[in-house]
Amino acid sequence: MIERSFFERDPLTCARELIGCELVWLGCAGVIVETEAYSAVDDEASHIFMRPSIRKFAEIHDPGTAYVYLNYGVHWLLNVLVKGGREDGFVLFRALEPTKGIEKMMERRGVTKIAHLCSGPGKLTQALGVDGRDNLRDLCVGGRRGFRQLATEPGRAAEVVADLRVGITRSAHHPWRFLARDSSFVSVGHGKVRASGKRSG
DNA sequence: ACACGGATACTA
DNA sequence: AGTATCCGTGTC
Repeated sequence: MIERSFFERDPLTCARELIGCELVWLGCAGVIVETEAYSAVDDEASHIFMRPSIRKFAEIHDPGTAYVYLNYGVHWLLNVLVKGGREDGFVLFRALEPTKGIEKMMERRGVTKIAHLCSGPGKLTQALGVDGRDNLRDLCVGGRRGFRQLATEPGRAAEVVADLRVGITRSAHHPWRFLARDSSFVSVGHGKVRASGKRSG
């Protein structure tokens, strides 16, 4: 399991370094191929910046705590709290390359194409069975839900590229989305996001 | 291109 | 109270 000190850093560093790690959720798992960083500093898109209740959340909980909320009244989105001193924030998980429990994910998602199982923040939570009950869960204890660093040969670690974040209007210019280069399991391909937050093409 | 849909923050 | 907004997905 990735230890708590990993999350005691700024959101951009955490979001970037989580690419290539494995997200484990009970019997299911996948390699993280897409994340976004949301910061308490200079980021109007961040809940921690905009919402007093979420700022309080960050104050009273440990780094490594899950933040799960309902978006657009439809989809649960999974974040992890990080606390890098002045720069606290969240990392949003946007896409996984499924590795374990694929049958179960297909069952929950109702689709059979592996590339469609976890290629979006709402799809990912549906595939893993994440919902509001997982809010506040400590992801740094036990082996049932959390993160694993995959053994990679030197020089073979996942190549990470940065891009604009998806679907936001405020602070849309920050290149705070991170992707595993050339992964076919991401939600939207690299370079396909415009500053407006809408997709191009 | 558009429907679906609930929580939050803001205005009164 | 009502309104605007929001880190999306599936189907048209």
